[in-house]
Amino acid sequence: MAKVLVTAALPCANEELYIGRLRTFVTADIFVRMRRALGDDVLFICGTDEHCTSAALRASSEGVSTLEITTRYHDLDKQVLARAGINFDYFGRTTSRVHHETVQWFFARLQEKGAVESVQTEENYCRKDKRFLPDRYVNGKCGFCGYLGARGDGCENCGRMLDKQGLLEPVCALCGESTEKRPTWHWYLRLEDFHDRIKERISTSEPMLPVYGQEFLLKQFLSASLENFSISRDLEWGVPVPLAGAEGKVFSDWFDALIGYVSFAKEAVQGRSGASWEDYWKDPTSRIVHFIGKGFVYQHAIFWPAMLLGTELRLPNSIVASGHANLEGKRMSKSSGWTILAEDFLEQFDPDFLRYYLIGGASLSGDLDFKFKEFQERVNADLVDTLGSFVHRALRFVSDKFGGKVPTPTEFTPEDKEFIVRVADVKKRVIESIDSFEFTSGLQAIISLARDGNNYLTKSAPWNLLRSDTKRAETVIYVSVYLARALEILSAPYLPNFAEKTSVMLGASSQEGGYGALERELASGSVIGHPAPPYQKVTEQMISDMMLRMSARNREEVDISYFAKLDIRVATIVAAEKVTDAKKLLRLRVRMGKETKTIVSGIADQYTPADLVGKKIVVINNLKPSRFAGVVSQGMLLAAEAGGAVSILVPLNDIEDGARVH
RNA sequence: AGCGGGGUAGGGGAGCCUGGUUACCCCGCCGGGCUCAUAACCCGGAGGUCGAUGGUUCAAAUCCAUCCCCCGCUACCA
Repeated sequence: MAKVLVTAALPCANEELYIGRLRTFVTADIFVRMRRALGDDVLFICGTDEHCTSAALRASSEGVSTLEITTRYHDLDKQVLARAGINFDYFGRTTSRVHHETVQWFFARLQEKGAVESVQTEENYCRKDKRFLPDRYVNGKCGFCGYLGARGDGCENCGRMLDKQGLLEPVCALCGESTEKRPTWHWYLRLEDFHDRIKERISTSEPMLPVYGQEFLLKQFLSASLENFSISRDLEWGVPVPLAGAEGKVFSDWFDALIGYVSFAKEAVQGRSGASWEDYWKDPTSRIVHFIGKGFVYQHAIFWPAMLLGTELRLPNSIVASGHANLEGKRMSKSSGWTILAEDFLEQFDPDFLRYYLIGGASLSGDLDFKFKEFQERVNADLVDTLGSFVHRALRFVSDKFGGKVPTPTEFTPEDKEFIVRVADVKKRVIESIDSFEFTSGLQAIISLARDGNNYLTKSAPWNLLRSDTKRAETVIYVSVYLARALEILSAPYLPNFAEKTSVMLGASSQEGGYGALERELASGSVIGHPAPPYQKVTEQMISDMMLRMSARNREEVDISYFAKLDIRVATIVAAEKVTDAKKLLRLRVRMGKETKTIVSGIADQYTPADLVGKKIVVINNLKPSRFAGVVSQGMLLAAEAGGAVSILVPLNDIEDGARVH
């Protein structure tokens, strides 16, 4: 059985995961699930990088210990990833003892081999806080674009990396005092010593980076000489440099976090009999696959292999880099609030929906542009109306017309038999697609198969056959259930939630897992579970709820001109009625002076029409019109909400309709 | 600037490496069908000078050259 180690890039334990970041985890998870279905012995590991300076900074600004911060985010990230269906064997922490020891072991090995050296440097120092200020501990002005909020490691405004020369007017991030340069010394990894070996390895071996390719690495990184890389910092928080005279120095979290791939493997196999981390990191027959975001290509393709060569561990076979995600055409950015937290998203939508959208859209290497409208359309059309609908149609028929028992087929037509071939074909496509880290075509082939299933059902019309040719009807439904089971098995890596639900509906007959079940005959007479649609549609209401969650997270400061864009007015409700076919929606007619408008509001569970008619309320007048359950809303009333309780805002004194609020 | 990726019907994608019958798929639009199914499902139709120009070839979205436009990366943005 092939041993495979799969890793996903370690999230830094200081902030919530957003949906774009999940691309890396979702692709890794799909790969893992598929290889397991083929029978591989896969170890899938990840964990939080807890030594990042941003976590330590947040801790000092919140006045708590750094471990408290990283514990909080470790737990949160772990929970969010589980909710997204990411099936890690082990999700560790770089603050663990095993990890610290492993990092120190790496350093000792590198030192033994002469791969590291200490170098005199000058670093920013804060006289007031009596400390050095590495990376994000220093703020200043970006030397490229002049942005004032630049940090020691880069400028968020223009996206450029900054070094000591690139950051102007540096100040301490803790106290705001200006800094001075002080001499110190640091350990550097002698990257240049590994140049030839890395280059040779990349030129001759299978491509490590399937997305960008060998050419990219060779030209982009290896055509010029490599600069040595500093691996220590003057900080309290981190893995200590285990040498006399190196007190107060820790390893850079870049150095430390990469080693998590080794230490988490150690921790993951602890207590497993006959398993060792060396099975993965020393055995040349095993396979190592790293899934990363495209920002970390250099670290994984150059820096990490140098560290592995220096310690005589094996190099990874593949590094899979996924593109970033934009939101409605604009780069997601946490500081401006233009981002969707995975936590919020998964509370609102089925995890399969996110997985589907993240994979099915753009190619993996390209950036994905998340668009709500597109998300809604694609998920509804492909997952709900095609895939979910077919399975539901087939099983519902069994339940309603055959007493919940899979009927016995009599004679298969050539068309029936063709489905067997189609299934084998789709299986091949899925495996090839995932194995080549392309992902999309396999998923499309599955949806396509479901589409053919719908076509088959419609054309065969078993509901008519029931009256004319029962035997044929039984065969058609048998074939349809066979297809439903095939869809369950084939989609499992991509859409685990769908597969799980379908499996239960099928009576969990295919529980044994793996692709072997496709080969087995579907048992006639087996009893299926209660059929229900596997997915609920994405509605307008869900989308606007999601947007509200987003804005509720947004703590961005705005100036008065931003506020002035909103035309907020007092209005009188002149009519109110429930919107048919919608549980929560009320259609209101509101009068603002001369003008009367229709507003749809999701408050029907809190207020009846009679509560509202004649009341004065506050309305955003210049909101873009939006359609809810078929009714166009031309504005939005203001209401407060807390833990499910809702209260509409009203003017305290009587004031005329159309009065401007500011 | 260098290096990568891309520009294909209203929108989103595939095809290009290994040139060749009416350029494929999804959404949207128009028309029809069905009623098992979450107003779902199925069929048909309209819509494209395949970024521009030039070249190679019997034949180019596909190969070559030049140009225009977009996007990303550029080394410690964990």
